[in-house]
Amino acid sequence: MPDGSQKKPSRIQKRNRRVILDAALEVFSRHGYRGSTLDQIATEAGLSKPNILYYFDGKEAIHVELLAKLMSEWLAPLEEMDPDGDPQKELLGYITKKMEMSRAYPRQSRLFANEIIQGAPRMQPHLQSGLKPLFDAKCDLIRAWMDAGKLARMDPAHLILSIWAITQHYADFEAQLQVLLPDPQTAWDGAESHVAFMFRKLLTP
Amino acid sequence: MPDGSQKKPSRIQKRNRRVILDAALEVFSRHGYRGSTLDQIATEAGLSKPNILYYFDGKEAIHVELLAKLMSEWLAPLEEMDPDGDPQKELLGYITKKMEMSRAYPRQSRLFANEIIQGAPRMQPHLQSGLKPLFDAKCDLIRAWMDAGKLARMDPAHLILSIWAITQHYADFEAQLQVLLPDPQTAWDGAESHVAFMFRKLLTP
DNA sequence: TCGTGGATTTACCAAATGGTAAAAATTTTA
DNA sequence: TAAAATTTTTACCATTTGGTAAATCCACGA
Repeated sequence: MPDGSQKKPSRIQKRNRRVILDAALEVFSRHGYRGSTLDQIATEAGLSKPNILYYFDGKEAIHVELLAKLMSEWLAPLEEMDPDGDPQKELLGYITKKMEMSRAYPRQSRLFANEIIQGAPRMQPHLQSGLKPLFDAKCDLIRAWMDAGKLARMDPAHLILSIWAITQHYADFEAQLQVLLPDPQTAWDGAESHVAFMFRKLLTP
Repeated sequence: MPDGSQKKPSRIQKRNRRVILDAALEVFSRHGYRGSTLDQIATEAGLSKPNILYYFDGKEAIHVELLAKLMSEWLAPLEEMDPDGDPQKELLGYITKKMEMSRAYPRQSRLFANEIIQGAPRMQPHLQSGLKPLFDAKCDLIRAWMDAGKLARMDPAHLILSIWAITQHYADFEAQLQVLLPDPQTAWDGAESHVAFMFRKLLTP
């Protein structure tokens, strides 16, 4: 009997929870929390609404679980930035990785954007406890690199925000991109090389 | 009898339509189209729901009117970029203007973001007819400036997209910003000077 | 000041929404 | 294979939602 069950999940449970979360990601990432309905999620998942509520405590529980998963997955590349590596290489590697993630997982990106635009009502604690310390640490690291003359001097916080802004934008504003640059393949390739060029020039002392 | 009335609007009509649009902007910009309700808008406006439907044909009509207004207001600064001016000055002026707008009118920015993230269901025609031609024209202008050696060479389309990405980000992700950079005043000042620095360095040949 | 048309409220609807209880079906286990 | 446990469906329910009809209120010009 799932919901908030402690026992190890059965085969069916694992499959259906995955199917539901995937459907919910699709729906929530498009319409935000309030704009999404359990019926939409149920249809997308190919299950009945009560069946979905058999696996999750409710609409909010699904959303919370998606956000928790999101945080850990999207913070990883930032964590991996190595203090002992070459500063330019580390930062550009991080930027490239983020662009690839935006390209590969635009739904996660939109889910996050929706939550933040809404005022982060269900995520603020996660931001405080998860994102903030890591952000501060990486700001310190970047500042140290700048002090060592390895990077052009600038505000590390706003540097990181710029990176997030641009990578996030290419995922979230896909609909606009498709109007302005009709060929998706060319657009993404152009985006990746432009972003690499841009930050290389910016970071070079 | 308003709704789609042709007659010149009375004093009361003008005031109430303005009040309703302002309330709707507040609500739509937070929750997106589907996540917003007429009751929320009515409460925010200090009017009854039927009274709101006395002034507008329905929920969608309000949203459409907001989007139309948005387009003309936010495209203006791009239009004003002068082909005969100094390229660096024109572009940096545009960037500064966009940052100021993000700071002053974050609700419009979020309204737009919500619509695009959702797939631009009500705005795609506007993008095609309004944004696309202007975007292409300005790409040509920037390319000409680059050909003349006045700006560093890069893909003009992605340059413009970078500008939009960053200015948009500071407006839409305010909730995240407040966690990472607790003092709003310092954050915004830092943002504006960082963005100016960043693009000056990028654009200098 | 009084009538008239514009503005507002009251009282509703039908459909959609998040959620529940219990029966039915199916899978697992003994 | 039969009992036990899990999974799914059926049938609901209360609330919310976008919207309407008609009654009422009120501002303003004759």
